[in-house]
Amino acid sequence: MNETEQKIVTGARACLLAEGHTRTSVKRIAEYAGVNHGLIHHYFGSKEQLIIELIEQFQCAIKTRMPAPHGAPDRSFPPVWHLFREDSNDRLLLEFLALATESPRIAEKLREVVQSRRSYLQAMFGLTPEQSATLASVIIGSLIHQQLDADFPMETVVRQVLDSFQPPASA
Amino acid sequence: MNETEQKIVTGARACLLAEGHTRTSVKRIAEYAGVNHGLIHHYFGSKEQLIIELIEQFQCAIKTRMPAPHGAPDRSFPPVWHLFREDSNDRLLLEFLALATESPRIAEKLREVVQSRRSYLQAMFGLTPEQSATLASVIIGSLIHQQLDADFPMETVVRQVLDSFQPPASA
Amino acid sequence: MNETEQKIVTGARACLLAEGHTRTSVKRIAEYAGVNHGLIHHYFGSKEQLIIELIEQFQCAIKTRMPAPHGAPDRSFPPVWHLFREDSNDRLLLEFLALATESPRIAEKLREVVQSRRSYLQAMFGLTPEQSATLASVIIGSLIHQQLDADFPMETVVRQVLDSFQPPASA
Amino acid sequence: MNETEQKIVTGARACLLAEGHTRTSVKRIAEYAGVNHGLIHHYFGSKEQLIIELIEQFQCAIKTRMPAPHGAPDRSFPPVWHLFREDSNDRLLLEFLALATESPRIAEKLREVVQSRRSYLQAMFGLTPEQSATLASVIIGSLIHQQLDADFPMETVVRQVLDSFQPPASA
DNA sequence: AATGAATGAGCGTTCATTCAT
DNA sequence: CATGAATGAACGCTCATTCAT
Repeated sequence: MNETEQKIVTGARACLLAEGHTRTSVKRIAEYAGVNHGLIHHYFGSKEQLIIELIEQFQCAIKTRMPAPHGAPDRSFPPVWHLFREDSNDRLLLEFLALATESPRIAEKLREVVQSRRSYLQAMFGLTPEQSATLASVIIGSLIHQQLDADFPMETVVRQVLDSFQPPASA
Repeated sequence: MNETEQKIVTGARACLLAEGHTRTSVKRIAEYAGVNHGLIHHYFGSKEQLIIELIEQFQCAIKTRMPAPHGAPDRSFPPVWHLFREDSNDRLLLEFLALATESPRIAEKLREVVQSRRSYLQAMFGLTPEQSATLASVIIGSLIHQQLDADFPMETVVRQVLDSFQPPASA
Repeated sequence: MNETEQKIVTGARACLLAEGHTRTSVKRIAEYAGVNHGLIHHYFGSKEQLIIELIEQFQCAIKTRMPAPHGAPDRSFPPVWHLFREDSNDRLLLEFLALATESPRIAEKLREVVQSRRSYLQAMFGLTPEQSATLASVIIGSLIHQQLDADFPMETVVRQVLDSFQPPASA
Repeated sequence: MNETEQKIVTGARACLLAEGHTRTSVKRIAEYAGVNHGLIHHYFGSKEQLIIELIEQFQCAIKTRMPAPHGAPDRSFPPVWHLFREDSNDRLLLEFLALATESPRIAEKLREVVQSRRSYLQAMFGLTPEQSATLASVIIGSLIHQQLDADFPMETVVRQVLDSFQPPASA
């Protein structure tokens, strides 16, 4: 991915966050990216494909910055939770969700992302598959509640679920 | 609400489910409803107001069919859970969420819906406010996961959270 | 013209003044008139015909309230000028002008109005046909200037023209 | 302004004259201009802005062709008067006036035009500000009368007002 | 590689008018 | 008389996409 392509993906991210999915047009993305709008189709073929690339990077960015699971899992404090919220990643995920309902390919890409997150949570905290599914659910669910209602106690909710899990086998 | 108005609201629901929010235009809703598109503005004034009416009905439908809380709360089986999924209500909620990002009025209406659901869960299962927030989060979160991944163990996840709560005070 | 018809014409006038010609729809006129919109077509057949009736009344209203020419014409003070401005008649005339460009029948009706005004001015002030044409022109022209520029010296302009005319023959 | 932009402005002018302001839609302007309707928004952003550009050209066209004031003002013959009528400029002004009632920005642009005309008349004929206001009024007023009534003695009226002014100081 | 002109479908909305009741 | 449901054309505008340069 050359410099221009990267500028476009970054512009798409910025536009999505600043304008929302309904106002994220190809031309507007090009403005945020500082490139000519024609280049978006030149490099990505379609707006849909650009979004898919953006989701790909979204997933990589989280993977890269996540602490690798090591030693005894620490459930007392959820650094992962903050990771998910870093850099407006939570807002972005909600926009992806909105875009996914209009494109099966985006939906599929997003499915990969959430599955990957579950796997990561599972390894990170030494959880069963069901526990990681529960944790992933509560994270997304509380994000949505918080989006609608700024007073929603996101952190309390996530901690509550984390605390409910049995101590890890390695303890 | 007369017959035509109801046809329009029902058409909007059908269109949203069949086409997704981006392809749900006023003209397309009219087709699904089997009415002239002008009637939508005649009766509802705007597409936004129609969606708000639809959300209103969405909320009422759930309320009506929910079992009233009674006696000792039964946490062993969550019939409420199935209610949320009935009639594609889960899919619909996702579309509402997508629509809410472009309309503060829709967002506000949706906020009322999720708050009302939390209150209901709280009364139904004899939960603390934090517990009902957690339960509501896990319900929405797992709905979304299941939307993206048909194999997602929704029911297990919700039971897991319900079981984690302390026995109700009345026990 | 029965009571309902009169309410409609009065409503059309009020709507035109309050909303301007572009926002003066049949439904809106009906609201201002406090009648059902269907009655407008029932009584007048079309919006165009209603406007024509309104212009008719506009003309009559001015005629009725104008002082009859009598004795020696008084050019020292232009009561007529104020008459033209009374009850927002000037604003109304401008709206008629805008409507006239889309309907030959309205244009024709308006032509009658301005000709009638010229005749009246001629008799009132003892002017020649050319002088009354000049006076009528300066009145409309300064109305338009004042519409665009609130500081325009309407009254000065009209007095200037009146004063320029030779003393009346009867003096 | 490239060729296409000029075609659009010219098309807008032609459409306004041929169809009147109510039938001058963006799509119809595009037909008169022989271009795709999307280009109008591509180049001008909005119909309103296009009209403002048209008024700008309207003003420039008159300025360019007007004789520069020079030497002793000649009030015996008003060539300026003919300029105002050239190329249907009088009809156009009326349409602008109608458009101005729905757009403050168009109204403001039109105000500039009429003020500029007054300044020009003042310099051209060596008039006082009040005299130029009077002359400008009578010009617009008689244009409107002539628009409604083809027999209206426009030229006589304008000459009458010009002749009424005191001889210029330089005489 | 990069530009921006051009296209045509579609959007939410307004409207004059018709007509069954 | 009076009502308001119903219709269909038109409105200004946005958009993803194509393509000649």
